[in-house]
Amino acid sequence: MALQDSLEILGGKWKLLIVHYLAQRTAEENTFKNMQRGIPGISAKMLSKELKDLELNLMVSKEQPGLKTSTASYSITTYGKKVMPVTDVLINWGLQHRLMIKENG
Amino acid sequence: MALQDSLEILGGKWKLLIVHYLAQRTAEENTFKNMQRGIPGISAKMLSKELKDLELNLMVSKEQPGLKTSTASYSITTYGKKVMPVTDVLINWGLQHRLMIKENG
DNA sequence: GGCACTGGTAACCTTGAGGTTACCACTAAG
DNA sequence: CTTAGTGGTAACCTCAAGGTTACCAGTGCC
Repeated sequence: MALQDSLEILGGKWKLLIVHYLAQRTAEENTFKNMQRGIPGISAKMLSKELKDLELNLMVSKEQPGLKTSTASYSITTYGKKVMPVTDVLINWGLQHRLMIKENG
Repeated sequence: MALQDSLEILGGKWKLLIVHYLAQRTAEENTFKNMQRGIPGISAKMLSKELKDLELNLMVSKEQPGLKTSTASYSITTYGKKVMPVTDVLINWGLQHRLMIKENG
């Protein structure tokens, strides 16, 4: 079932958050430390691991223009942009749900 | 952030699968054992637990017409139907991703 | 009575996602 | 030289999600 596939690939605490973060900024902004600061709560280990997973799945690409490691940056690929409907719909749902809790609360 | 909220509430291995399952059938079909058989891999424990979570979040309702426990069944609520866009978009993405993997081989 | 089904629950165990700490190499600024 | 920043990695630990097994009560059939 396709739903199960998607949940396996995009599941977990961080992947969608990372993709969404990258989708909103330019490559130059997306340095490792910037991302770490911009995604509250994520550890270097998880960020590193998830970025590798996302690279493997062709959703994120890493650029390192020179030899300096300190110039590395990340950006979302064209293919990666295809998960944006997923994050969008989840964000909408989250907002709706918050409202509903308030009204009902 | 709304995205994090959504991931917390809908996250995990089973919730979206259950909601999607329920959304496709009538209440009468949705007995506990039927669901267990229809959602491959789920255990009674998880099904029971997740159904309770979903009831708490007002997405699923349990009906038990008589006193007999054996007549219990589950159905998705109007509110629960609002997560259908999420499952739909994930299913589409999953199908696309499968295609892309094949092409890219 | 005995067997099979239903709707579950309680107790226990395993596994891996995720967190924490420490560490490395390189660059730039003071 | 020292301090602070960058981009990470390795090793270890924890905890909860999820799985497994056993069990219970009720209904129906033969």
